[in-house]
This record gives sequence, structure tokens and C-alpha cells, in this order.
Amino acid sequence: MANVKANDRLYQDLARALLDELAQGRYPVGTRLPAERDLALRFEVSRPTVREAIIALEVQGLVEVRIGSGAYVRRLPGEEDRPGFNVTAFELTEARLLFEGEAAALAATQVTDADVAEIEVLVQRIAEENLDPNGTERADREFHLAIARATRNHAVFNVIEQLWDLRATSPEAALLHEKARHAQVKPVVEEHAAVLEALRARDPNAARAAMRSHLSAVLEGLLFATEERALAEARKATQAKRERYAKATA
Amino acid sequence: MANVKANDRLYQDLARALLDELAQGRYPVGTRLPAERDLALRFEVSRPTVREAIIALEVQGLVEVRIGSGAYVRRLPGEEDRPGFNVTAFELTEARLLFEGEAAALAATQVTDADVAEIEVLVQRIAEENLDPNGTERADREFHLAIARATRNHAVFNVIEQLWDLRATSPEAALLHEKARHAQVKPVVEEHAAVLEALRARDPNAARAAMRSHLSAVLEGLLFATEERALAEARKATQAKRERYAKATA
DNA sequence: TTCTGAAAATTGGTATTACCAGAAGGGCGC
DNA sequence: GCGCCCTTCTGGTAATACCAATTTTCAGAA
Repeated sequence: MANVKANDRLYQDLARALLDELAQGRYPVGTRLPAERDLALRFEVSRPTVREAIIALEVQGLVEVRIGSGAYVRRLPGEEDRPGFNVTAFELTEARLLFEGEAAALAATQVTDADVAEIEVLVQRIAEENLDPNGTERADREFHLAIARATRNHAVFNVIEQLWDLRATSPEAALLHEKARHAQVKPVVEEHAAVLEALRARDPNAARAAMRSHLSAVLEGLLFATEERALAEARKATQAKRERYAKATA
Repeated sequence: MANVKANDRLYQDLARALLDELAQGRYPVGTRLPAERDLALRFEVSRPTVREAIIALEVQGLVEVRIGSGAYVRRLPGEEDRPGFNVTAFELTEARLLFEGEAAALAATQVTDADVAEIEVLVQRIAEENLDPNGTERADREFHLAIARATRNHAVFNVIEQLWDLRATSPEAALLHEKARHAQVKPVVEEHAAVLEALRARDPNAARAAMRSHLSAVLEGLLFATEERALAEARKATQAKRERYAKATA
């Protein structure tokens, strides 16, 4: 069979193929992979190539090779790789509400005029992004990261950057955020501007309040989108049952 | 030469040896490693073994192998591996002050009676740990993580767990925290108890205040220890100069 | 002299084969 | 039934050969 995707070196293809089989649950955690010689036969490659692929898995911590015994599955790919993978969009936004509020407050005590100028530009760019229906949310990200950077605390910055990046890995988050973002076009600009003004005034409490207010709005939009999607799915399920009933009685 | 540390498979020894050479700057970023055949000669191993070692480096993203050309250094080991490595102890504690305060407030709205009972036990264990001069700070860690868990928010929990774990990777943090902890024995127990009481009362504002108060104390102890160490180093430097002067004039 | 392009050298990619060492299992003797 | 030894299986390493992609070299042409 060899479910490989060419254009790569053989060992990489093989590693991917094995990765797929691991992901599909063919070899659960703790079980042993087939012997190298058997894998070589099955995938029609040489044993050195099989070894290279298995070493690639071993370096990634997916399998553990025991001399004279075999290669045993240590953990499955995808999961438990980076911390905090299966986080829901709600949890993510709630955490940002708490943490970014505090970060904004700290930033208000540490910002420089240059920071304020940079953030001002970003607020403008966010406005432009929001007008474009196909716009990205890159400026939005930069806005939040600029504030985190203004805290002059690397730990704070890293945490916030990480929370933002988690949206990409979260299964639902990206979609839901997209929906949530379109549900509230104009207010978003004003909310960002409010944070900017608080920073310019060096007012920690105002900055915290403005940031929390903004993310509360995001959270509400998220809940709205979630509910909307649940309702749509419920309708779809009902519709399917209705059609099935119609067919059965036809 | 082959600066290998036996007791492992050859390819792992070789990978480590190459890693050392990378760390020592023998092969800067962008340069090419020697050809596989040359490495095999130099380390007195076979080419397949060299290939396995290089693949191990490649999987880790340290080198990039180009067919027909060679293996090029992509980045150096150690640095830029995990995010937020070079965070100072001060930044770390400051971040905890901000984030764990909010986590405690959220936890106060979400805790169950079972959570409170668990945390109560941990407060007791922290007291015991503090009495033992050789005690660890395991209970302390569990206490903070239990509160983070009580938020019922995985993102919040992951962030706080990660900040705590960063202490181990931070160069100075562990030592300084140890010093800081011994500088304030009894108050610590009271501070933890105050957080517990706020949780029991389901009072978010009190929980936030208690946690911030506790971590403020830790932060101050940390600053004290930092200053103390700086002074000690200054004295040591002066002493060294004094001895050198004495020798020179002897 | 400079540019072009093909040949040669170099390099990684893969296959084949062989043998060694550690581990595991089964059969034998006690 | 218990324990020891031997067979067998497994990964670890070596040696070698050949292929394919790349890089270099250099001769020939402009």
C-alpha cells in the first residue's frame, strides 16, 4: 500500500505514513510496532530507510525503541504535544479577558510614547481590516501583542502570544471568532480606541476596564455564535430526520 | 576524538557529539556540516550511523539536509527552542501576581466544596513543609495549581502551570525563590490561609486581594534576595581586587 | 576576456547483505 | 513444578554499491 505523498525523501514519507497509522489508532499506546524487517517488506523499502523513519518518530518522542525487543508506542501524535491543546474557544477568550486586562493595566504604567504611537497606528489598521469583508485579523493580533510587549515583562508577553496562537490549534476557535467578529463591526474600533486612550493617559484602571470591556464583548459575540451554530445544527438534524421519515412513508 | 558518552546507541552518541559541536559554535548558522562520508571517517562509524544522527538533528529542526549539497545548520541548540526561556525571576513572579490574582477571583466563583477541602489539606501541608528546613515546595505548587484548576478553565490552568514550570528553566529563579522563601517563614502560612478563606466565602474580590497580597510578599522577598546577592557579589569582587592588589605589592 | 554549457566530481538517498548483541520464549533437565 | 539453557527474534552497526541531485570545473565559443 504505502500511503505516501511523494516529493520528499522516502524516510519522511514513511514517517508520515506511520504517523497516520498511529493517529488512526492502528497501534495504540503501549503496543509494539511491527519489526523493522516486516515494515520494510510491507512498505517495499529497505530496512535502513525504515530505521530512519522510526528514528524520526523516536526523536519526536512518539515511540520508544528497545534493543532486541521492538519499537513501542509511547504517545499518539497531535495530542499532548504542546500544552493546552484541547481548549475551547470560550475558555480561551475567558483567559484572555482575565490576563489581558491585567496586562493592559501593567502596560499603562510602563508604556513609552513610542509604544502609544505604534498602537495608534494599529488601531487605524484594525479599522481598515474591519471594513474589508475578506480582511485578516493580523492588525488585531499586533494590537494585543503590542500592549503585552509594553508591559516590559517577557513572561506576560509570552503567555498572551501563546493564548493567541492557541486559537489556530483550537478546533472551533478560529471559525467561531470569525463569526463573532462579523457580528459586531463598528463597536470593535471604538473599544480598541478606548484602550489606546487609557494607555495614553497612563491610567491602569481605565486600561484594565477598557480591555475587559472589549474582551467581554468578544466573549458575548462568541457565545452568540456558539448558540447560533448549535441551533443550526439542531435544525439540520431535524431536517434530516424529516427527510428520512418522508422517504420511509413514501 | 569522538566525544561520546557510551551506554547509548551510537547514533545517539553521535547526535550528542554533533550537538556539542554546534553549541560550541564550530558550525555557525548557515554553514555546512562535513559530508556524511567524512563524518563517518572522523568519528570512526559507518555512514548509515552518521545518517541516523543527522536525521535526528534534522527532525529537531537544527539542520536542513539538501540533496546533493549537504547538511546546513538551521539554528543552534538550546536557544529559541521553547518559548519564554530567558525570563527573569522578577518577570515571572510579576506575571504570576497579575494572572494568579485573576485566577483566584474566577476560582472563587467556581469552586466546589470538594475543591475547598482539597485546598485546605494543602495549606496544612505547606505549613509542614515550611517547618522542615529541607522541605520541598511541592505542596506550594499543588496549592496554586489546585486554585488554577478550580477555575474550570483549561487555558488558565495551563498558563499558570507553565509559569510555575518556567522557574525550573529560569537560570536564577529557583535559587532566588528558595532564598526568598526562607526569608519569610510564618507569614506565608497566613497568606495561604487567607486565600483559602476567601475561596470558602466565594468572594472573588477577597480572593484576588489575598492572592495578590501573597505574591506581592513573594515578589518583595525576591527583590530582597536579589539585592542581597548583588551586594554579596560586589563584596566578593572587591575582595578579589583587594587580594590581587596585595599580591601585586607583596 | 567573458560567457556558456557539458562533463566530472561531490554529496545525499536508497538498497543489499552480513554479522553482532540484547531480549524473549520455549523446551529440556532437574 | 521450577529453573536453566538454547534457539529465535529483534534491533544495532558495518560495509558496499549504485542512483540522483547538486555543485564545481573547465574547455570551447563568442
